[in-house]
Amino acid sequence: MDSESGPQSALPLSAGAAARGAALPRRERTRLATTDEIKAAAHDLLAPSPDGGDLSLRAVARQVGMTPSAIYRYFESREDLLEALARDAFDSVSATLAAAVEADTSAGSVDRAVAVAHAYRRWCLEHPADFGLIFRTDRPDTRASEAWRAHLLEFYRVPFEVLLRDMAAGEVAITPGAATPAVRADVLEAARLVAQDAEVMPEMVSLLVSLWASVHGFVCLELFGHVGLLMEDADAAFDQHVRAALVAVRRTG
Amino acid sequence: MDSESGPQSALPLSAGAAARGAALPRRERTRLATTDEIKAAAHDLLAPSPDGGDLSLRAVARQVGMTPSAIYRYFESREDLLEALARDAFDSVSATLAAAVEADTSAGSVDRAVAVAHAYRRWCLEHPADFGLIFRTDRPDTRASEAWRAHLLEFYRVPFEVLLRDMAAGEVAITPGAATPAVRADVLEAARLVAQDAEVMPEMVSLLVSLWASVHGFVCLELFGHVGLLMEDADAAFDQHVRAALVAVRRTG
DNA sequence: AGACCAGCGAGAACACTGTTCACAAATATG
DNA sequence: CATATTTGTGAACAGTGTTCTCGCTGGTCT
Repeated sequence: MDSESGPQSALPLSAGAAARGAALPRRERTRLATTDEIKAAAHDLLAPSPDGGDLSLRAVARQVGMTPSAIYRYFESREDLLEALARDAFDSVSATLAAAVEADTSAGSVDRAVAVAHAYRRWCLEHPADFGLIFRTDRPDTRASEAWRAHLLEFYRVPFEVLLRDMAAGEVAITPGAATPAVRADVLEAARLVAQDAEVMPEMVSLLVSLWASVHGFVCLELFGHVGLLMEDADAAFDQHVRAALVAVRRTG
Repeated sequence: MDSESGPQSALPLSAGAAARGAALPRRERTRLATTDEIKAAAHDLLAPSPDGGDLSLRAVARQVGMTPSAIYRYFESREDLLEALARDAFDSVSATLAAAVEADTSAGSVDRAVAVAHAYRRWCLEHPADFGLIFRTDRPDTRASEAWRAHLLEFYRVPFEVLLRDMAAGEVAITPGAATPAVRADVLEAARLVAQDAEVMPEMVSLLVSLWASVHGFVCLELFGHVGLLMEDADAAFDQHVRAALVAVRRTG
């Protein structure tokens, strides 16, 4: 709609250089500004075809009024730019989830968890390009970087905190089954850091992964047309899906 | 390993022109042969970087010893070739699932369903490039084609049949809840065609979508490193995940 | 048999692409 | 002021998808 208007912040969260670089020397301030301008332009051009499969570096250079080679002063390569966009997208969805649990007014724990799930689904449906950046099927090695790891852990913090609250309220009970999949030690450590004084059991992480897999899986199927092909009302189907997944781990009806 | 050896069938299922065109006129036979040769070459070149993001049409032309322009006698465009590969990949995973339920010797319904889920996960982990072709995040409009729809329905036939058998054995019970998400009429019709004389309730399709979303969701998270980052033993985690999802819909322990 | 023609492949060309390099303008620092 | 350092330019290179026109060749028809 406003693709002609000047560049604006690509994503809600990456409000960007303006805020970050308030007290920075002028040199770095302008650098961050144009960096964000490039990212914003790229993000705009990405909308029609997600994944960045055919995002042209020259096109974004044209959009920001620069020479293609000038972009390389800010990003090492086209792939580097795409990764930056992916990180911003990840931050965006993390913030959206955090905002959802913040704005939640429902009493029950199930409703709160359902609200988070709905927020995730809504974000994915409304930002298919960003979703595509996060879940690009090509270049899977990129996802192994240390930076990405940090974004991942930050992302899972929100649903983990929701789970923590529910357990504290006694609304979700862990049945300490014998065959609990092992959880990585560093993750447990990080989780205990988040949980402050509350107890953190490995079963919680395992449960979180299971629940999130169910939520994310439905969203995936929907984004690829599976749900639309089979079901009439995807909204209702999703709601029922996540409620069923949650009921399976609750003890109070 | 054998990227230098001559072109061979890209996927187990698309055994290809040799079988299909046994009784065809020579003209069409050779055409199908080179078509498969092109697809095989493209599939080989795809392995290192999935999704086909940087699959070069000229590279596959080089591999098969043709001029780039000659490829256009067999595929309208690079995208057309990728779609053909995606369809073959979808057929491959469908056949793998069918083979899994065929070879299944377990007695209980849960074990049979778990076997199908494991077969799906194994296929996805072993064929990341094909997975990437099926679940490419770019060009989402492609997935709306009629051809793709047919492949989709064929794919879901296998898990649906497993569900049918389990219900016939009385091992899975549908609780006819009041708020059942609506299922598309044509899908119900197709399902009844598959079910022959057995009764088909919309809840079954809804349940199938839910279960499959859980299975696929875990595989997705794993392929993108989420599971590996959080859990120690992904195999055990997956097994527990799908068993939990199945237990939630069973009545007999 | 010879004429015919659809289909196949080659090769050149066009408009792109990502990336690199040497050089000029602008900016900060001594 | 002089001097580095950063930022941007413009040309260039290799490679891409795609579209032409052109020959050739194998199968079909009379």
